[in-house]
Amino acid sequence: MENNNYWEKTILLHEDSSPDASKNIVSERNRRKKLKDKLFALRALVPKITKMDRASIVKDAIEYIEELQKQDRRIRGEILELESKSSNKNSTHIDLQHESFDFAKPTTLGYHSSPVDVLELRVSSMRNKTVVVNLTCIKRRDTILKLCDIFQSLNVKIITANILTASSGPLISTAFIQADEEEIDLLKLRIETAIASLNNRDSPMSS
Amino acid sequence: MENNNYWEKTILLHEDSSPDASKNIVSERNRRKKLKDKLFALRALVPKITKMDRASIVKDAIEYIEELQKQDRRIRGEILELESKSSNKNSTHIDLQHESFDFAKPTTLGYHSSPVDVLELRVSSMRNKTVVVNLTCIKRRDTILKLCDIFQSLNVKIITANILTASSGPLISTAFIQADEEEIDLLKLRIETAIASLNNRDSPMSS
DNA sequence: GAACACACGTGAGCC
DNA sequence: TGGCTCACGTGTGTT
Repeated sequence: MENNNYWEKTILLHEDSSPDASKNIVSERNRRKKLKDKLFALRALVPKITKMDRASIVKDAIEYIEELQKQDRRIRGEILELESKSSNKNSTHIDLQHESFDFAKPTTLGYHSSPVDVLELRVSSMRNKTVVVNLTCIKRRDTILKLCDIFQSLNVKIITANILTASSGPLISTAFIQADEEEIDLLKLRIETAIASLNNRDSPMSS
Repeated sequence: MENNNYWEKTILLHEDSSPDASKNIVSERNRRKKLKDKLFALRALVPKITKMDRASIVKDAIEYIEELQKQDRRIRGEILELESKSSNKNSTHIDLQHESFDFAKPTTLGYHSSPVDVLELRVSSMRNKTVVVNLTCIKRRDTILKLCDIFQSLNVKIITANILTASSGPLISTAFIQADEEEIDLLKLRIETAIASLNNRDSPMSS
């Protein structure tokens, strides 16, 4: 190994006591402190902190940024979709909140700490190959986004859908889906499984 | 200074040639590489890159996270504000007893007169070029269809709109329209005239 | 050539 | 004890 040469060189450099060596030392110190402070400030911004490591700090920041970007894209996509739909035929589509059909038995599922807690799920059929889905769930953070995901994952033709909520109350979603009357039971089952799988996937560990 | 002592110590430690020194060296190398890769991955996530410095990478990431958080809070605030404004009465719109509404009713109307009596018309502006129209009127036959026609005749970009009603109560419509703040007076006037003209056309009260 | 940024090997401290 | 994280001073390369 060349360790011997290395050490000889360092000793020599130290022996001649170059005048700018101290400048270099303090400059390097400032640089290190600067990076350290930046990493500290970065850690303060990230809510999820696993470890205090420098590498872990950057790792958590990466995951946090990815999460924020994903949410941002979802919201922007939603807005774009809404705008394109509203200007699709320059005509107004008005979501009517009227259910004028027989009530199916309400179904309750998934009331653990997991995100989407369904209070009531009603799937009923209308004439004209239209099925109405009434979904009432507890309003939590990101519940709206998850509902959008669930509806999207159903791969059905959604005529119109909306999500209403009061300042302090549940979240009520009504969707008009183009489907035959015979499919309502299957559709209800698919919605239930979609919500359950989303809950299981999102919160694998919840104390 | 104690530099002399320091160097003496380092020289001695190097002279004894500890056996686990190589392990330590390669371990430290891996650790540095790990942090370096993390910083590289972090830089790949941040769109705004000023410099390639390690400190600058973290600095840009901090600013980017702050920007994302600010946008996120703004959007969440808008949603909350929107919800609070749309449900300012905060009364229970859950126990709505929805009367039957015939979706298959022909859209051609005007065969008999049932004027739209407006109880309240509120046009208020929100941020982001959004105007909220709150319309409360007496529930009569065909009133919902007429409201649809009225909104359609406005030729404005409707983000979303809905019409609520209780079994015994007025008919409440809330529409989010994309418009500038300066247009709210004009918009309100146009709504009023549209309703008035529709009433005059449907029920020509030949006085 | 001075300023800067980085990687290196190493000692100290902490589980 | 051994594994780890960090700060340190230093050599080297780039601007």
